[in-house]
Amino acid sequence: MEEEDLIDELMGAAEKDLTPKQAKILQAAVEIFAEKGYASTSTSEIAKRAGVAEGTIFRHYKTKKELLISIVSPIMLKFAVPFFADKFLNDVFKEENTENLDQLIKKLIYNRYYFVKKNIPLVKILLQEMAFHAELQDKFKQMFVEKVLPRFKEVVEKFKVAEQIKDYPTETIIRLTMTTIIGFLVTRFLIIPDYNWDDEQEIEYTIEFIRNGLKNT
Amino acid sequence: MEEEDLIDELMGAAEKDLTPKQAKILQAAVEIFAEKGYASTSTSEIAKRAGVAEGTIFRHYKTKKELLISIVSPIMLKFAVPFFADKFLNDVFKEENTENLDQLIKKLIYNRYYFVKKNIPLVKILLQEMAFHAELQDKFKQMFVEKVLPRFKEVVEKFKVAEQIKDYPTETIIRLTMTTIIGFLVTRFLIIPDYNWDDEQEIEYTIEFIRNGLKNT
DNA sequence: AATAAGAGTGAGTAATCACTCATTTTGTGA
DNA sequence: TCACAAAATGAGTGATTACTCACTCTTATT
Repeated sequence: MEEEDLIDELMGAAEKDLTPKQAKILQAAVEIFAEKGYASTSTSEIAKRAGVAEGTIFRHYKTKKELLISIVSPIMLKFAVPFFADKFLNDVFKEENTENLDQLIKKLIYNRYYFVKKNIPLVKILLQEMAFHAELQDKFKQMFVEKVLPRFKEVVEKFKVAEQIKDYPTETIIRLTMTTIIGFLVTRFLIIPDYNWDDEQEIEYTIEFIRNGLKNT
Repeated sequence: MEEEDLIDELMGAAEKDLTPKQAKILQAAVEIFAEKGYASTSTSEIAKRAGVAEGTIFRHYKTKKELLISIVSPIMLKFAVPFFADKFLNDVFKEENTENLDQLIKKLIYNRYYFVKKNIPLVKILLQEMAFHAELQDKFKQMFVEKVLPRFKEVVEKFKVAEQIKDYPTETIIRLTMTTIIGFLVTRFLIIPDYNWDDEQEIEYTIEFIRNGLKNT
């Protein structure tokens, strides 16, 4: 519950002073983009669902693409935040504590679990549209390489030195860990969200799977 | 090398008697769909790249969507095939051999590795468009539940009974295994294809990760 | 109450969309 | 060589697209 809701934040008149109509536009755009994709969403449809004239959209956003970017960009920042803002994670990084690998993975999973759970439509848009918009790819790559990867490498190497995990290449360990976590979240929230999930149990299994998969023997 | 190239097969005048122009259309459509997505691809652009009049497309495919389906459908079949056609996999299923878990995973990974490697554009289209076309989702779900899942369950339970792997729920084991393999392939071929991959080595690590992650202790 | 500025409007625009169809071209068997 | 059917054509269709702009409305300050 530490993270705020992105949609709220995206529209909150507190941060940037959005007019009520502008907020409605963002809300409608997020909904429809997630439903049918950016390319097959028309500005007239967004206007209709937002209860706004079509011209109002273009008063606030020069192009349809600018509207997309203004929706997707904040997500990417939020995606990076926990890696340099979360208290616990920073503790693990800073302290010479190499005992709580389980705790770290657990924290990481739950962290991302709540993030995705609260922002399913936005995550959906991010995943879908990254494939086709080079600018989004570049933005994401830059953020990942600068903010996320270095921190990740730090921890992994610490645990490697402490001989808690296997001596795989650091990149490989990161890849295996991330795909397992992301794989769970994508399966849980995007592919089979209607399955009767026992989330706590499933996360427990996933943590064990990662820990044993990487455990030094 | 046991699998044929899907694009070739899709267009091969051998199987279905496609006109040369029709083959060109399919080829062009696959290229552009993969590049910019189905929704932002115009039939005029397909016709232009195929060196064909726009009307020719609609002689062979009633609608643009029918063209998409005729491209995506064969892939889904091919995706299911190895689970009931591959010799080795069937051997593992039938024999009372519960020793070669490693071999099974290895076979599975390499199998899917070559499949994706040969059909990157098609896989890209499949992943991208499934999100927005319910018919494709249904087709895929049906195929998966009927052809893939039962076989998968068989093996997992066999290995569980033989106490080779942990007593997690069968669905959980399948999920963890598949997301790890798919995660590798997506990372390898779609997200960071330009990375200097040592495929054999990386696959070796991935196999170990899965085996240790599931190993009964 | 007057004024100014930004917010909101919606009819209008040229471009592009998927798709049609009357006509021409091509390949094939007699 | 002819005839015929299938293949291919491309100008033409109405609908829809993202976006513009001259105008009106709202709100806050004086």
